[in-house]
Amino acid sequence: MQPHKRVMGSRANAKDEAMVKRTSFEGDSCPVARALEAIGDWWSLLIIREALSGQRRFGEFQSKLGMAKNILAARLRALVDHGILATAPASDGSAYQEYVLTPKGRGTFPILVALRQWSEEFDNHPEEIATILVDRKKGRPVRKLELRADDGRLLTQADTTLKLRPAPRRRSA
Amino acid sequence: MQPHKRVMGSRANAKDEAMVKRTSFEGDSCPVARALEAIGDWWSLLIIREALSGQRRFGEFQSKLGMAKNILAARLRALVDHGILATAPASDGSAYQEYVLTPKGRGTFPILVALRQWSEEFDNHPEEIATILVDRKKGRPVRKLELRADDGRLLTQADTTLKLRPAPRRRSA
DNA sequence: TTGTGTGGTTGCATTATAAAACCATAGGCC
DNA sequence: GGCCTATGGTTTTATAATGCAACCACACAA
Repeated sequence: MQPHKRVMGSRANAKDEAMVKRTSFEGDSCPVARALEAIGDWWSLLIIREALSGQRRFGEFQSKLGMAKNILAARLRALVDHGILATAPASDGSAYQEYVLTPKGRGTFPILVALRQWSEEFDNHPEEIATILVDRKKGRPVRKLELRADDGRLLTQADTTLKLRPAPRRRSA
Repeated sequence: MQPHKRVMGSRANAKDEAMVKRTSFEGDSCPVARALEAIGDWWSLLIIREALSGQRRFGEFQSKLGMAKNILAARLRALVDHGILATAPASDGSAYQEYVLTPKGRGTFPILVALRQWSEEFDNHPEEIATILVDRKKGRPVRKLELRADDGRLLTQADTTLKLRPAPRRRSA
């Protein structure tokens, strides 16, 4: 008989609501956390990346990314729920469905660019990176993303601060 | 005698090398995947975010983020291994250690800005976002991140393409 | 009607994450 | 020094997520 050292919940019978659950950032007030809630897992951004490069079919994502079909299905569902992808009834005639990016989905483009440029600049083996993002018209590499002030000055992290958002000021109703 | 808790490996005899493991993007040639390999999990970017806003101590991260100490420890170790954080021997006199951002760590700033701006633009409840990123000098909100061509033209996703990186052209030895 | 490809779901093993208990030092206090 | 507490973790245990393979449903073709 072990000294069952741990009383645990002691909630021997009740509802058993000690759910551990992978903490959600849904109600968090930090916009970074809120973004990660939607696309902060291992696969979502890669799916979006494929979608941005033109893939739309389940099988296309699956073969390009080499991921398990069940997680792909789960991720696609989550992305649709988050309004990042939408299901379109067809496109090539066949009665299958497709997954296309919504404006919200296409809006992730700067995130992907930022990730790419971070790898290009700091990766330990940048020579293993196969692709370059180029301006379509000239074919030349793009510049680094620029953060500018209202008046156009180029900003670094040190030039910025976080400020509390002013209260929404509700009308007295 | 404990019921030897878990068969675990059970590597009874043969190969048993069917390890499932959470697929790694380490060797992937896509820079986005390579970035996600380092900071693509649930907590790393939030830890980096706290570090960028000045936190350095284990307890500070733990209390600000409200995460379990064991995962915080694991994440900090991983971030140090990836060269994003470094441990500094002290700073306030006490013999404890601190975690400070390396240049590679500070280089993630555009990623965080991109995530923030994506939330600001597309979140379903943007009124719940508490903070605004402002220019420190003027106190006014910053502009959206800008992607520009070599010659300064502002680019959208549709104006860009991926090109294969030219071979490194090794000298004949 | 059988076959095949696409687009999934289900079952099971393994891994990661979470929460809480535990532990090892460091520093302060007497 | 001996005791206390705070800090900074590690260990233990439980639950959720992931990965793989097998299975299944339907569309379409022969």
